Amino acid sequence: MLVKNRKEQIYSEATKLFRDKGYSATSMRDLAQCLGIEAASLYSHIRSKEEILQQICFRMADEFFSRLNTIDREASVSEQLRESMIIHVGVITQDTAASAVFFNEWRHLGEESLAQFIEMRNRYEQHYIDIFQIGMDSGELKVKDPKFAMLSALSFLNWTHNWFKPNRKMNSREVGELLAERFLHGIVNK
Amino acid sequence: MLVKNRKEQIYSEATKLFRDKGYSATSMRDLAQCLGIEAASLYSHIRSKEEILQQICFRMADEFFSRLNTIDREASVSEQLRESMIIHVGVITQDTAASAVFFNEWRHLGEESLAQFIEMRNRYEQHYIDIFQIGMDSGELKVKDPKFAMLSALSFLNWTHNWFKPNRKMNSREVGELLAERFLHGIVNK
DNA sequence: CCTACCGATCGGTAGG
DNA sequence: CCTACCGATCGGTAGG
Repeated sequence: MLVKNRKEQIYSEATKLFRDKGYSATSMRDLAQCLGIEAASLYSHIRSKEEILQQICFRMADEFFSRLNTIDREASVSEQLRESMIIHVGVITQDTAASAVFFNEWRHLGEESLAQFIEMRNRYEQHYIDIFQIGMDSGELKVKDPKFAMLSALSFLNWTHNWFKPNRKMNSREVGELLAERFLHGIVNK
Repeated sequence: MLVKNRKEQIYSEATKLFRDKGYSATSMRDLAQCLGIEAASLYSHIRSKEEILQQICFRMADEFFSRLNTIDREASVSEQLRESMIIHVGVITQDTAASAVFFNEWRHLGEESLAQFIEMRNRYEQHYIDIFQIGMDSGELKVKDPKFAMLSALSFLNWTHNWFKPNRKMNSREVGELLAERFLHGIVNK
């Protein structure tokens, strides 16, 4: 493990604090104390509290996006869905603290960043809507409303950061495969 | 619709503010302004900011619990699961704003309330764990880890408050039935 | 329900 | 990275 520079240390500690206490309830003095320095000293490394939140949120957004390109566009729609879900879980499990901040604290972004964030989220959600639209048209998937299907799929995955612990019984890919399989084929034996 | 008394008006406006801005970022002056009074005047109706959060969270918790008793204990395990999920969605859709606060802001409860809240949540989750345990033992459900199954089920339902709007295409029971059916039998046609 | 006000804390800056 | 400090705002109280 490389030694993090101060800026990365700040982001890392802030991520944990924002997850545990929320963005608004975390003060710059809390953060400084975690690092053993004075609050004022933080400002030689970062410009503002909000800049930290921006970094956390947009790094996560970039992760979610960049992995989408690895999906095989030739595969069946249910296989594309399965792989999308596994990838999505993979991003979450890679950094559950940053994921928690990403999902819970994005609304505290400033006006400009907030608009950009929502625009990115819409584009990401469209990836799923497209898959469900194709699956609905071909009859491969039981879908009436592609947007509703997208929301149910993502909500199914977006709780993962709350309980996933690495080095447990399941690794990240196994969790993703299990969740995707359950979403595709249900929980009832037949 | 009955006219709410001032106390209920305060809870109602606070619920919307806590949902939109979060508990910590909502000031008593914000809340007072919504009601057209001074911040100090709030304290003739309520004792503290935290008391408001407690009311919102524990009212929701009580709703979730009281509905559990309506479930038919003689039904098959998958039918008990289906009905539990429909009921759960029903509680969420009945007040999506209070649900959002319940799910996102409970961690800002004080030490004592927080412990009580977590204890209640654990008991509620146990209801689902029991169902999945029985379904696993009988082979009726594809479950390896009842706790993991419980988490996947609740996470599937607990996003509902973010998008459900009453008087739309689907009513509350239809949404619950659709989600339960998808969780039980999956999205892939066979 | 109001005016007046409390001590504490907030994010952030100046200057070294 | 520190000391010293800023104006703004916080939850809440006293007294009417």
